[in-house]
Amino acid sequence: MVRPRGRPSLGRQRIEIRPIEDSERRQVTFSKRRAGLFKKASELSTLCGAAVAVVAFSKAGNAFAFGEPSVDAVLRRFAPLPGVGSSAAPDPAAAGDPGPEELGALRQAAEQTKAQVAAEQARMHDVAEKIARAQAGKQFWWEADVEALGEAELPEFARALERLRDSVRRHANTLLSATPPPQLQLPAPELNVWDYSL
Amino acid sequence: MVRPRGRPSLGRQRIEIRPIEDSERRQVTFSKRRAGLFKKASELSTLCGAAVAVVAFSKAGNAFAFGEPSVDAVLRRFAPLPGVGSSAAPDPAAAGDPGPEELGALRQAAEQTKAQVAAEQARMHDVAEKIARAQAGKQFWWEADVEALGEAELPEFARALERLRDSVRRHANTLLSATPPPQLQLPAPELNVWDYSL
DNA sequence: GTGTCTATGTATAATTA
DNA sequence: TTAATTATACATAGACA
Repeated sequence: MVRPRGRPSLGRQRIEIRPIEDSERRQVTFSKRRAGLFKKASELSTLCGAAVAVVAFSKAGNAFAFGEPSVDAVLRRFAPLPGVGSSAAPDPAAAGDPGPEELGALRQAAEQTKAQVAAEQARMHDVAEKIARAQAGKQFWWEADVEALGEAELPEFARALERLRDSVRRHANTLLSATPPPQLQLPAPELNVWDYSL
Repeated sequence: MVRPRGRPSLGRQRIEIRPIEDSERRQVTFSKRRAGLFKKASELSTLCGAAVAVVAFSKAGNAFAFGEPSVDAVLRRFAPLPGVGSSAAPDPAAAGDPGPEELGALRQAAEQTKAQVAAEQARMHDVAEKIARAQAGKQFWWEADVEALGEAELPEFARALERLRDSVRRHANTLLSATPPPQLQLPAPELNVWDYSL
């Protein structure tokens, strides 16, 4: 069929939510949608009196942020938590896929972790029921009501958590190796919207 | 059945972007728009390969967060910026000696703790599904297959464990010693999950 | 990289189950 | 209270400047 001439545009077309290959189209989409996202965040804040922060890094590594009342104000509420917002930590995030040569070590580490978890599980078995009861009604285990636990199971619970945490940390250490170079420009604070891109 | 003629609804109505007074309507709006915001953030990330983090505190103080690949991963990249993270808060009283305002400070610390706990839960929500998947079929959370967790959620998993452990310890201390609560000691990040130089 | 335009896909305000 | 419905307001893909 021949489209009648005179139609200036097909209008908005439906697209699938999947990685856009074409870098030009991706860049335009990022720009538009980032603006839309910030607007939504702003409206949410205004309408509901909420404190909202949005941080976005484009694939090229340029950073953009929006915050109400300010990015810092919101992020600082997160910052006191261990490891977040600390400028001392390296940036292991966004690491690519592990190389094939790393798979061996990775698998081994995973095995070890698995064994540790299994051992942990065995140790935990006798307090399982009580802990499960403390967790009753909660959707996720970390919402468990610690106060419902008696003094008998608490120490073991704490020790178990510590061991598991260490296991996880070791596993994480093994998984992460490469450290991609972060690239950031300095702020040009106009409003609450910051653009750290070139 | 036959739908009685007449419009069942007026459909979406236009609203001004200004603070919603009615708390009920505000809560509903916050809920819906937060979901929409997170979805938009997710789509931006997927479409454009961008790293995105969104943090929102409702007026009531409840915290919600979304992050791809994870909230922490994104915020850590943002941390090196001046004023965000670490101790960038204005602290003029640090040099002087604390007076009776200590009470106020304590109260504030308690507030902060509350916010931190809320924030922690919010952050865990966005990895909840992944962890739940790793836990699939297992009766208890500590049976989770750590191997199945990716690098993005491992740190959060580890930190959740750490937090829970600390909670347990505090509670244990309270239980075991009938003495008045020790100082509200907030951060004690002895070991940092993000320290991969182990 | 941003702004404009059109036509259309999507988010959501109000309502109801 | 969390979920559907409906009709409409708004966001945005594509093309161009």
